[in-house]
Amino acid sequence: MKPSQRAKRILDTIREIPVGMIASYGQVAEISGIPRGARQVGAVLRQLDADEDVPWHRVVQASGRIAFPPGSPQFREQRRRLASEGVRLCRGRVDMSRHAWRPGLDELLWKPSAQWDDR
DNA sequence: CTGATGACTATAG
DNA sequence: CCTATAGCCATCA
Repeated sequence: MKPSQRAKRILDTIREIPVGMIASYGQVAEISGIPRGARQVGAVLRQLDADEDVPWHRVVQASGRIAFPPGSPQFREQRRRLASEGVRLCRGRVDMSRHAWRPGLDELLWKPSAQWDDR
């Protein structure tokens, strides 16, 4: 598989993260079919053009921390973008229990609602 | 080819 | 919470 193709998969995965939801680098990697590829996700985002339409700010470390050094311009930028979607940092970490993205959860929640249709 | 690097992660003390 | 360590793996000099 070509690297460019892999990068595309990673970006596509990130584009699937809903507003207000968060995913870890490792999680994005796995969903993209790249086990143990957390660093590769970071590598792709590092090279990401500033104007690309990708919600890169919704990707944080598995610990819920922002990967940038606290106080750095990039840290502040990510924190700002997250805040604008209602995601804020508590004690330097994202409240994962509330914002962790669970792929397929929408499906799981909406599918059962089909039962309500024929009622 | 080789070695350094890094927007990572898990584990141990 | 913090540091140290060890895996990890594409990318780059």
